[in-house]
Amino acid sequence: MNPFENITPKNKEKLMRSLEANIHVFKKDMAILGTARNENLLGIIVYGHVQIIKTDYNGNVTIIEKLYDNDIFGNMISNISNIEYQVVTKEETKIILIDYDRLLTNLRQNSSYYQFIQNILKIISDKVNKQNERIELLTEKTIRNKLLKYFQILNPNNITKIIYLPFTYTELAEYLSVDRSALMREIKNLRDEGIIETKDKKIYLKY
Amino acid sequence: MNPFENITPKNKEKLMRSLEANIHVFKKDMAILGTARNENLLGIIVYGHVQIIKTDYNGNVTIIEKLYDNDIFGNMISNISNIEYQVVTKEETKIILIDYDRLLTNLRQNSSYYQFIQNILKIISDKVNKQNERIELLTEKTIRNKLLKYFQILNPNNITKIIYLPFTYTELAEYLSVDRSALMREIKNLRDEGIIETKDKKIYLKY
DNA sequence: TATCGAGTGTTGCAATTGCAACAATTTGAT
DNA sequence: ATCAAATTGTTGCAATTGCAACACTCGATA
Repeated sequence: MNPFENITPKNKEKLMRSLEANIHVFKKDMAILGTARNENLLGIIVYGHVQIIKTDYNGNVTIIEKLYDNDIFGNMISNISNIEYQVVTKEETKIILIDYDRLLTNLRQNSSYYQFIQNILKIISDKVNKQNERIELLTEKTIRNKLLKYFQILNPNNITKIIYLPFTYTELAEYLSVDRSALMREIKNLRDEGIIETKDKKIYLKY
Repeated sequence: MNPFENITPKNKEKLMRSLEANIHVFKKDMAILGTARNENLLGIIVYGHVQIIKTDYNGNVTIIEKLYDNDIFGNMISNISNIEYQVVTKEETKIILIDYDRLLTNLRQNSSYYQFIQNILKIISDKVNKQNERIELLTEKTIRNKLLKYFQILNPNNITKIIYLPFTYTELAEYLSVDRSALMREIKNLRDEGIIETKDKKIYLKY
């Protein structure tokens, strides 16, 4: 969802000015939020791709999140409460940076202001939902159960019998945190047992 | 964190009146948000214990979240975007219910209003962080790695060598989504290899 | 058109895990 | 102080999974 949903371009300009937003285009492999850590910033990705990464004291790097167009991040909003976290661009990325305190104590509100706050809240709550979904999958104990639950999530009320994977199988394995070859094997098992049929990224549920 | 942090009791009263908040005490095993689904509600738990559960079309029940004092939930805020979700009290629970649209279009703001919105945002972003933490653990492939990462999270910069488990081992196994006996076995292995020592819920890191 | 990289598909094997079952210990309520 | 319930601790065994290695397909691009 676009953080400026239901806000006209003109009002968006006005809003950005009143919030003293900074707009930057970062080249690939730049660290953002690296310096001004005492500021609380809200970042909005206009276009591009950034990763939130974490480096522990041993130097091991973990990718916490991958963010794309319209995603938001920031000390208060997402996962950068901590100095160990870094925000790094993985391609040219345009970012809007807003001082968080200013956002919440903006005195000269116009109607766009409420819409904006509402949008931000909506985006974060969507994120919570997405995360809950993934946790649901990750807590399943077998690859088979992960897959079946994943199909269920893509097809909540068992309405259609066809599922279009929004991932490559490689990405799906990463998302479910299982070995890719083990994932392929389990898909094969489901196919052999007549539980599903597959054609490229289409999956036909036979149950 | 308390959603009314930095708001005086008096201002809290005023705020609640201006937001037309409903305050209820629910008995154990009551379903909240079960009826008025077209309303977007924000719920704040004053005291008690509720679970967000999901029932699929087969009747299987999954516990999505367990919420306690000061936790918030709601259609927009957390995970109840969907009819399949239910909010059920597991003991006597006092809840504040606020109409979400009213919250975001509150025209007669006082200073508490901003503080309140800010607190809500803070609480949700803390939730996002907590979830990211758990996802980090769940994506580890072995029980050993889950444990070591968990110790790292409890002891971010390897400052102290003593960790106090905030869980029982049974709860920890559930949190990491592994079999309890397998967890105990792995802790024993770590102990046998001299990597940790344990005494009740204290764990001494020997590395 | 040739080549490269990414993704798909498959398999053997060893390691890890879940499950079941049980005993021992601790905790909390009366 | 006593009893029931919850938690901890342990083990054998079977099932599942990760890992490594390899072949194959497809699309982009030099």
